[in-house]
Amino acid sequence: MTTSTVSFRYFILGLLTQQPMSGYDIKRLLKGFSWLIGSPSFGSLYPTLHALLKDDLVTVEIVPREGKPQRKIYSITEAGRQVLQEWIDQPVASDAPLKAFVMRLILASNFSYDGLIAYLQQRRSQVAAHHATLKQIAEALDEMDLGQRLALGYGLAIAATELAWLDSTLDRLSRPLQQPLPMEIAQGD
Amino acid sequence: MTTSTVSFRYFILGLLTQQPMSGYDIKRLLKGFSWLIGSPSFGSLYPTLHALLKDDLVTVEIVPREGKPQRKIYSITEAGRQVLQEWIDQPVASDAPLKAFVMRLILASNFSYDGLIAYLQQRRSQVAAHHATLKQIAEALDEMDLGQRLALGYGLAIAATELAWLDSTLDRLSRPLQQPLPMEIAQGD
DNA sequence: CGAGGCATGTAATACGTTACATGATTTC
DNA sequence: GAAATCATGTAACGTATTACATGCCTCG
Repeated sequence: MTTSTVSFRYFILGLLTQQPMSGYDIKRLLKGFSWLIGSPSFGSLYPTLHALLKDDLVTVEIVPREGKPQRKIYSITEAGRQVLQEWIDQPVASDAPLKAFVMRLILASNFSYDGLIAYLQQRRSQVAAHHATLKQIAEALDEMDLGQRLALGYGLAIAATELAWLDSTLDRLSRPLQQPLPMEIAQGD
Repeated sequence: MTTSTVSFRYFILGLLTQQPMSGYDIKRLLKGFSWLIGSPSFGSLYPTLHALLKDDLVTVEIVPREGKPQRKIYSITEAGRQVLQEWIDQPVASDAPLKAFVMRLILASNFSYDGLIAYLQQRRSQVAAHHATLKQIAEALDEMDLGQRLALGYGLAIAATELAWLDSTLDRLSRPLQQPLPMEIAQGD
């Protein structure tokens, strides 16, 4: 079935594995990544949370605060974790947009070390294949207009960068002892 | 108003400025960029074409072919060009997803040389600002989980690449004589 | 002779945005 | 005292996906 875009529903659910959060917290967190994955509006964020609650994938705790608006802190349930795991395990379409990758990247690391490595390796082979395809298209160019050629060049640059990033990241993750970045992963799942 | 995502409607309309095409042609063309911008399904592509036709932004020519399915070739009208120009001229939100940039990149070059340069320069300043923001977030890290840190590193790598690409592209476009890539642009609009 | 590409389309449904509505607190 | 941030939510609308439906041709 190769899920990919399947919306913010599971992504939001996945963010709650890190820590319980309110809708507002989620929005703020996602703002930093809006460039890559976009950030849902409150008009879709809150209803999504309500739907997850109705399906018993999350629970709420209402926190009233003096002099400040109340907050509704959502936590993922066991059922939620199971559903999420099933979603994570589904293969990603090879031509899925970049945003699908970043979304899963953020989630995958919260599940298992092996899963993360496997995911990055899978992505590496997909991007490598994609890069090769773009190169092929670029070679058979001509009769292509400027816009397409520019976009093609851009795509190649991005793909090359992603390959380099994947290699260095996989390298850093596989020997986590001397490097500063990966810490909590050293303890595994 | 800062349009950005505003859908495939204008993007498809813009593709027709390159040359008249059928829905199937558009889909095939977009497949190569699906990684970056996604590709609309036929279920939205054909209705979009019908809507553009109804609004007199495009015209159709039905081309029957012996032994093969007929084709419906769409061409943009003068009204279509005007509407498109208005859309192109609208500013893009600074946190608009990457896909919005690539879409406009493909279109912008079909309009005017100056417009393209201006667009790339505007993008450059936006990405530079974004890159700075990410760096700031990265500095104030800790308490950030692995997934977010990875995504942040990835975002920084992509942003840096895009900056480099924008610089070299702007450089190549501003002196188009000795380089092979930009040819038809030398004649300007 | 079946799979996949060519080529078009419709209907049901899911997903998401914009605009609206409320209300207190902090910052300029 | 106006604007931005915090914090939640609903309703109307637009946009896209999936699944369905059709039919011929080509390649293995």
